[in-house]
Amino acid sequence: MLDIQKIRADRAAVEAQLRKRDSTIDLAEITALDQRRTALITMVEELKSRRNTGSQRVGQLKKTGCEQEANELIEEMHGLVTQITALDGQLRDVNSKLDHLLSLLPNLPHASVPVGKKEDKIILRSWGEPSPIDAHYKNHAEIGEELNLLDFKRGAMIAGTRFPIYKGLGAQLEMALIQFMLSTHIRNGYIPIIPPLLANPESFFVASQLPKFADDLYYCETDNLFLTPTAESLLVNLHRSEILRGDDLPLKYVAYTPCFRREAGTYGEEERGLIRLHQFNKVELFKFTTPESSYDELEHLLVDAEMILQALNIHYRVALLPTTDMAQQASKTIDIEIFIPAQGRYYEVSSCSNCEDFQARRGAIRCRSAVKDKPRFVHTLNGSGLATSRIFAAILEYNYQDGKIIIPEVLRPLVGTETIP
RNA sequence: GGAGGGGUGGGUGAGCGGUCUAAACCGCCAGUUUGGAGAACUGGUGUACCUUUGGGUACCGCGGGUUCAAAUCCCGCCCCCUCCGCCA
Repeated sequence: MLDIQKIRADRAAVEAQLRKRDSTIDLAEITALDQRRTALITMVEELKSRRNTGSQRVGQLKKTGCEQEANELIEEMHGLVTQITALDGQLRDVNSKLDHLLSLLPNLPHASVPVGKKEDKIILRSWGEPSPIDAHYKNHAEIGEELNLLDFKRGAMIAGTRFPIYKGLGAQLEMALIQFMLSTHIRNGYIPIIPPLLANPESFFVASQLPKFADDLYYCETDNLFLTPTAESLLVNLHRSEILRGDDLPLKYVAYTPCFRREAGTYGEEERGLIRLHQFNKVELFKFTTPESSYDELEHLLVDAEMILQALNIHYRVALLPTTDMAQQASKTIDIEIFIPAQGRYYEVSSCSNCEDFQARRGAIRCRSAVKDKPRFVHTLNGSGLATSRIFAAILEYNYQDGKIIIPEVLRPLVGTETIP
């Protein structure tokens, strides 16, 4: 949610910033509603002030036994009350329209974010050796089925397409990845959290998944709960409506959760196997920070995520996303991508974002450095650390030799074997 | 799911239709005092919005309603506690 005061103060500047993300954005209606809102508040509060004074008079009169005068005053005040009721109704309408329109706007992009479309992203750096392009890599889905690590057919039977089953050493490898990531992040000072996997609409509103992106979510109508598409949506609500102590910041959390995404729409052949799923596993990093430190913390978050891939010895590159490719709540997003050889392209395994005060404003998450300071909105940051399924795929495709998979060294104690089979 | 009890400011907790500003205690902040600290004493101590200084409005779990007037009465919902039922 943007600060309405900011729009009020310099509408043209805000509009120009937002149009870098979506050229159709127009703040005219919001500005008009905001002015109407202020006018209504001024009027209705004046009337309420008079009503309150009158009500007190009535009380005094009744106490002193002036029944007659009291009744006359009550009679007089009926008109006032009618006006208040009418204006309150209008105010409510204006407020809900204004809130709705505001809730659809994206965050202001950070100055360092390139303006443009998907393909305008900037590759900041890469790590490790890119795979030789001419090599004949077997697709991870084939390898997984051949070695009895993955079962797509039975997954489809039980739930549907894009719900794979991990089996035997496949399940162990997946669990080892999760375990390795969790323990690494915990060692780096992140507090582990096991959150609910379903959450109410308010929570997804704070995350800014709702109202705009409801179609991506699985929904349990009977209970009015949504399945989480990412732990970000859950963790951001951890301190909803709180005023945090400045000394406690940054607060760093890590959570492993399955993630559920409807992925409505069709996807190409190249996204077979584990690349795009309705349910996948992800270790998520989340931070609550002061406004001053959030961009430094974003860099640290990114490094924390990168360390995992370095430990697994997987080549990756880091990309700064352009304005039109970021999630609504993000001010700046940096992706980590790994190369999937059989598909011949890079895929995102982590998306690290600074949402500044966008989510904090929605969730009234504030901080106060000193007792006398006014509360300020915190900045929230999130990043995968990391999503496992594409890494699982990469491990299979890179490390498959002579019918065997060589397990990365750091995972061996957790999987309990050096090779599969 | 059923029955009963309850949700009040940072904490404990009073108030249950009308002394504007929610009592009291604890905590916290400032001052006095002290060599310094503690204790004691004095004063202060929520958030948001509107506003021309001054001030005003709203908020006692959330949302409606009744009334000139609601923390207080009525309706719906959420959450917590106790018991019963079901269940890993």
